[in-house]
Amino acid sequence: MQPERLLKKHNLRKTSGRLSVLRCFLEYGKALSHGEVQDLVGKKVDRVTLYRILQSFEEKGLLHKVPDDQVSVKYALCDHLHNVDHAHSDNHAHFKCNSCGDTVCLEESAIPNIPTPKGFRVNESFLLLGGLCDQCVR
Amino acid sequence: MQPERLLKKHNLRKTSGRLSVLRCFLEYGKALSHGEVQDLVGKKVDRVTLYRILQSFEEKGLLHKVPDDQVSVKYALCDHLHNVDHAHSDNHAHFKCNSCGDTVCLEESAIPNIPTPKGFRVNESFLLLGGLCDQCVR
DNA sequence: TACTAAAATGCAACAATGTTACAAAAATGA
DNA sequence: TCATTTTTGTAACATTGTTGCATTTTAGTA
Ligand SMILES: [Mn+2]
Ligand SMILES: [Mn+2]
Ligand SMILES: [Zn+2]
Ligand SMILES: [Zn+2]
Repeated sequence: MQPERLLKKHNLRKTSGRLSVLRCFLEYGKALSHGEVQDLVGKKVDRVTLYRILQSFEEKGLLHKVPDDQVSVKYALCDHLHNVDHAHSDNHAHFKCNSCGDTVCLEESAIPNIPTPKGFRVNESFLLLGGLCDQCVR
Repeated sequence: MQPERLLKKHNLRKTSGRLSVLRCFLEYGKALSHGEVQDLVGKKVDRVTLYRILQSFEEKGLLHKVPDDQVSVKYALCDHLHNVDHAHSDNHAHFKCNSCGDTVCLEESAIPNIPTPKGFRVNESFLLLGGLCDQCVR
């Protein structure tokens, strides 16, 4: 689906900055940190604006946060952009290669239910695997 | 076990800073961020030194990192300080309350095996649940 | 106890990440 | 085109984390 239509579909006004950022995710296909997106879009998009673009994309269900074991957060395209249904789940595990730094969604690996102490309510869950990807393993 | 002995047992020289920091974790019983520990120990310990104390504790297996969905990392006492065996696993889930901010170890909830793409090698895994703790749920 | 080598600390300087306030500019729909 | 709302750029600031280096402290030994 084209970037323009994706924005519209998620109630996001079409701006050049948002289009650039969205194209990065569509082309790169992996989770990206703020800094990585910034490197890709260059100075065309202001640093603060980029933070706000990422925020708005997350709020509108276009991106989801990916926990990073280092500092900082990464973002990745939400499932329902690949799949058709809009069941905003994104309840899957992620893998981060500790050598090349790439982070990928393991969309077929749903996060299993984890028992919690009595009285606790779970709203969200993040599962991050660390290791070596097929490129970096030897 | 007393703080002094714990340090010795983990090959860490006994210093006043390390004792203060270790006592924080022993007393508080939950995961703490650098900033939270800093607030607890006050100016007795330099900010940079505190970073290095936490690092050294992690390297020697006294603390383990806990992924935080916000910025920054937290640390928690390693299992084998509660249990007796030294099987440095710490392969358990964590729960962070989005209201009070407390993070606790779910030591009885081991992180299940997650299938990864062919050729990937998994070395570590982090599972963080977010929600409301029994105190904050209503 | 005094000496020594290794480890830990404090401090300064810096880099990266993230937030807020506010005025200017752009997008949308009428 | 006009009016309204949203988005953007800019500056200023806060937090988090790292590195280099001189000084102090620890722990073991003579
Ligand atoms: Mn994902
Ligand atoms: Mn834990
Ligand atoms: Zn890799
Ligand atoms: Zn709570």
